Amino acid sequence: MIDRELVEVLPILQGLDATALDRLLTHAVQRNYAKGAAVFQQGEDATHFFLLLRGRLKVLQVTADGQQFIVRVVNPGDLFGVAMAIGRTQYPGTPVAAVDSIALAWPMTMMHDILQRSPTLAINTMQMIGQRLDAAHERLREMSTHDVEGRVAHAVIRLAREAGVISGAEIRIDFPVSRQDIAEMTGTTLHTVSRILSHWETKGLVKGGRQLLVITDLPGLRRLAGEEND
Amino acid sequence: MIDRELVEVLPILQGLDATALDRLLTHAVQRNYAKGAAVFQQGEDATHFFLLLRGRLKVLQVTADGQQFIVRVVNPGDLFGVAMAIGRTQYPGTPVAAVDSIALAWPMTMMHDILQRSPTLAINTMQMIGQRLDAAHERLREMSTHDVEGRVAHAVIRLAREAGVISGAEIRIDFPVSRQDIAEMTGTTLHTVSRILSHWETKGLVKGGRQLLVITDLPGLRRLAGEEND
DNA sequence: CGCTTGGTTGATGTCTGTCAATTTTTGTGG
DNA sequence: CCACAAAAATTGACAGACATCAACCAAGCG
Repeated sequence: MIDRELVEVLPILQGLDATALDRLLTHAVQRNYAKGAAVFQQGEDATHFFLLLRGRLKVLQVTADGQQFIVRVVNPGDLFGVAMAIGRTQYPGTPVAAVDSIALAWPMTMMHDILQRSPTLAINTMQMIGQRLDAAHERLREMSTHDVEGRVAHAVIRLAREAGVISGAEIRIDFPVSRQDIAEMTGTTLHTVSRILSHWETKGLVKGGRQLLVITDLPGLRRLAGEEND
Repeated sequence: MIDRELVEVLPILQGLDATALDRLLTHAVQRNYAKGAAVFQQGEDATHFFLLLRGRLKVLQVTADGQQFIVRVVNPGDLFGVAMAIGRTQYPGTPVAAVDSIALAWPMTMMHDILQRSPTLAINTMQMIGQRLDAAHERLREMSTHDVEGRVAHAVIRLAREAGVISGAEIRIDFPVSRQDIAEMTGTTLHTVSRILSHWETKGLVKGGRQLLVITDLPGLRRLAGEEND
């Protein structure tokens, strides 16, 4: 059975009445994904949409010539695989479990009905997509105007905000992140990322390790990213 | 009075019944924008949302340190300024008329009601935002994996698709596009764009001119962009 | 305890941003 | 209608950031 308390607090489902929530949950199927497993493959027919309950996913896209890049990180509470919401019948990317993960799945055929019946849910979903659009534009602006170091700084700050666990003065990224991963988020190579992080470590901004990233001076990073706010 | 025939064919309004369309149109105000005029300013409170009827807009964003970049081009039939759809109260960018343009405007307060009352319209709007998200991801992937020449090729191909007028074997971009504009779409400088276009001209791929761009060999460009499809 | 995966660091080449000078086009006011 | 100014584009020289190539080290894991 699905943990109702866990689900009903999610922002995406706010404004939904009890019966509608019940109907939604009775149709959900819970699925587990071991670290490294793909929930579905880019290009597959979009048969289901998902809600991440626990864990962390990296959404990858592969270009025609085989290059890979990371579209975004899926955090607990996030919807993913909502191909219909962008008017597609195939999944645009491949979500891979960065740690053991648990998700709820619904048949995509339900999505249209759900949205038709609940304008509130439709608006929530729209705004969620809109926020992703905003984030994508922010990244585009960065890639247009900042050098690699600035982009890596932004990527690390984003990771800290989305998946950071505070312990004392430090913030640890809560899932395994390799240099390669950061490179694929910022459009550079793992070599350059490694050099930058090494340099930062000598300046006391971050601490590194194998698939480990700890921020020790967030304000310093922000200054380096070129934006005092954020 | 607003030209009803012009509006009712728009994809974004499909599935809307006649009375709903009427109610919508009675609340719309038509506005004209001379070439170079801004419809609104980035950061302003989002009081209205818009539908472009005629003309062409460039949506600009300015970074904290004053650098500019072009988020997208608004074509006739496109909604813009739908800040509410992304859960914002301020406009994220500045739309500037590239040519004399005409738009319909509605008060933003109407948006929530409209979407609440018409699930179809809510879904349409959601899918429109979703398509923009898809396009943004495509651009991100490009900026991560392609060199400048490839990105410029993609940008030109997109312009041809969105705003291209076919005359014989040639495709002319239907509004003034400067080298600077293309640079701001692809995250490079006008100098590099100029060099690339000059080079392409010698290869017979495009023809240039002051704020003018004509594609003479689209298949050749596609090959150069690295994707046979698209 | 070896193998695999991830990380570090150096050497080198090149793409492309920066600086600079010049030309071409357009628009405007006398 | 011409002259002049402003805007856009072109092209060259140069430097620097970063990708590529390469070698080596560290840490999990079976």
